[in-house]
Amino acid sequence: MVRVKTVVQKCVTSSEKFALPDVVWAEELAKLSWALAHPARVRIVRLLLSRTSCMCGEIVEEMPLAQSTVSQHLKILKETGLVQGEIDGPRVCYCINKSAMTKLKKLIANL
Amino acid sequence: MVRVKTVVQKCVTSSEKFALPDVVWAEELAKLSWALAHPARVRIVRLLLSRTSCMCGEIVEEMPLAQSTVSQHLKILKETGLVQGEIDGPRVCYCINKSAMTKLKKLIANL
DNA sequence: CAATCATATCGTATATCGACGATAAACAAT
DNA sequence: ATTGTTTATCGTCGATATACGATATGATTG
Repeated sequence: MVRVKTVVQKCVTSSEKFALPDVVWAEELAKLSWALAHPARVRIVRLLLSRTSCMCGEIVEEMPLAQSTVSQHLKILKETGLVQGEIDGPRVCYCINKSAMTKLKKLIANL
Repeated sequence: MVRVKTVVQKCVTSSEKFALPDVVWAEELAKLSWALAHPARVRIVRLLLSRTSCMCGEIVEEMPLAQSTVSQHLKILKETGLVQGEIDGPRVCYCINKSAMTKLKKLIANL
């Protein structure tokens, strides 16, 4: 089932880069890409990037979607690590996870 | 249904950039991201990037998937424009569409 | 023309997505 | 405690993704 042929990539372009098996690498990028594979999630990410933080309710207001739907998208973004949510009283304050964002950008840039 | 609030973005960072409505922008990135939202497709793209071109059969050999499944992934990559296929006798020679690739990288980098 | 090779498409099964309304859960305030 | 506010979760439904084997298509070769 698992590819035996899989070997460490010789993709040493300059500095650190990835000494990860091709398959793992692909899965990581696929996961992060998938987080952005829906327009609503892209817009949420952009919205969060335009502010330092954002209450969940504000996000819902900006989107032409039901609150429950937005909540689901946020859940996905949290699961992939792109977004963090911090409970603040009865609300939740969402913000971008910068390191995950950086990772995504690197993975794409190094494609 | 469609967001009326949508307005042209003032995202003039340097050169051309996008004078596209937020929604359209999000859809473009979502589409391209979706193309990479599966490990098999990421690996296909990486494989094609590591060579200047690649016969379909070679791709199938590298993947732990049935030929028909690989063909479907290639179809998706073609539809999103990331990959081009050129018929070469009885085979098909696939290669990366550099401009689409550049576009994806820009969209991500400008996130 | 027949046979072969490479690739695409079809048909099908299963799983997951994406949307919604309804409801639950957590907290604040009265 | 009750009420109201905010967010998450549940249940459901239709649509789509993903995988495969079987079959069709298209080109080359004998």
